[in-house]
Amino acid sequence: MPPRGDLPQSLIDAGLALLDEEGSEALTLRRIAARAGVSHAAPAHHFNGLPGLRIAIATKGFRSFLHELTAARDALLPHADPFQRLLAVNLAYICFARRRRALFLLMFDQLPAQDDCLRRVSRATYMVIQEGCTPFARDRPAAPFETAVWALTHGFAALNMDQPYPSDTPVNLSSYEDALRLLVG
Amino acid sequence: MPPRGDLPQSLIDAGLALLDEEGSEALTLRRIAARAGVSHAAPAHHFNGLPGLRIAIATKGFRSFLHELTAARDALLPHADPFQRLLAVNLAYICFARRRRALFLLMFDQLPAQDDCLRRVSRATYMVIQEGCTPFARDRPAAPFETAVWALTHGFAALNMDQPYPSDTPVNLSSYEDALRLLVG
DNA sequence: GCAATTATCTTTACACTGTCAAGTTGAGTA
DNA sequence: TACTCAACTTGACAGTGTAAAGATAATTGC
Repeated sequence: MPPRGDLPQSLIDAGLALLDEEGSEALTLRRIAARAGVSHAAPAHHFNGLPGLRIAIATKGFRSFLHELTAARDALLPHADPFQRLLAVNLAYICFARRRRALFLLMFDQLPAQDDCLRRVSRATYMVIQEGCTPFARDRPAAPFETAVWALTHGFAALNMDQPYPSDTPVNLSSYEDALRLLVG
Repeated sequence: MPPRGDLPQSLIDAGLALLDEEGSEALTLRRIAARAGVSHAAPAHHFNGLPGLRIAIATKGFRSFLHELTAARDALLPHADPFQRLLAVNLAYICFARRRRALFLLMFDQLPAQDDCLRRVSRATYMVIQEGCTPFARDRPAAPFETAVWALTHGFAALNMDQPYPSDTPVNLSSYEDALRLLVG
């Protein structure tokens, strides 16, 4: 039973759980409310309907995403190889997409939404990737290079999602490593 | 009024039109049926419910997609630069995603579906990209390289979709060209 | 040619969805 | 004590997908 006094958080957590356990089909306002132990109309007093709740769930999802990326980066020694550092962050990106498929899709579906919290945390997430790219921006302009690394990573994340998780035959992420190595030069 | 005798095609076309005109929210079984001029229960006799109709729409979407990729490739002279050929195909990929956002998302959402037609046409689409990659597979193994090119392109396509189309400030696709050039070496 | 069958589509009904309006409850306040 | 107000419930409504049953026309079997 969720603690009284923080229904918004309980609703967001219920949505995240439904998303992880049953997929995006189950992300229904009424099911979220039922899981949080309140009536189906209760969410309306804290969020702007289902769209607002979806944005809030995506925002918390991005917070977890950001946390996992930084954790993967910080798990390395402070003076680790810059390539290993960038690779660690991006593999965390790809693994997150595989492990939490429905949430990942929701996050990037809600990304264009005009919401300050969502924009801030998604921007912070991008800066982690950006930061990992800086050691490789030599004479070339930084932004297009960062975009290329992000696109490569996001493409791997999006296209690998077709395979079930956990897969008996683990995805061949060495091909991602090879591609990233080509990109950084 | 759609021609009598080919309701399945009419339903698929109605779905594609709804998708292009009003987005994925409008892709409702009842709205599709209404647009095709039949009752809301008519589609059930030709498709396996809304899921089946979505698969059929995605399949026809992939056919258009495939057609645009091959058209972009064949618009070049027969002995054009292999890089220009690969670039033309992949730019068509990215432009399709921008021009038909909702359909593109539906297509890759339905990609894991177990449907022979869908699998065949999506496989044919991938082979166009694959074919464009072969001139650059020198000593390295082909499959990981093709995957990398596909991921880079798909990532650009997916992440550029946030911008409205047509945009007053056209997307900077020269950064994609630069990234692709790095990848092919 | 005629009856039986089958495919196609409509009508009806049901459970479920999001949203809105009105009502209930309970804590804080003048 | 009476008022206020936020949090939440209840009930209603239009819309959704699906399934069952009925109508209708084309096809088939003889």
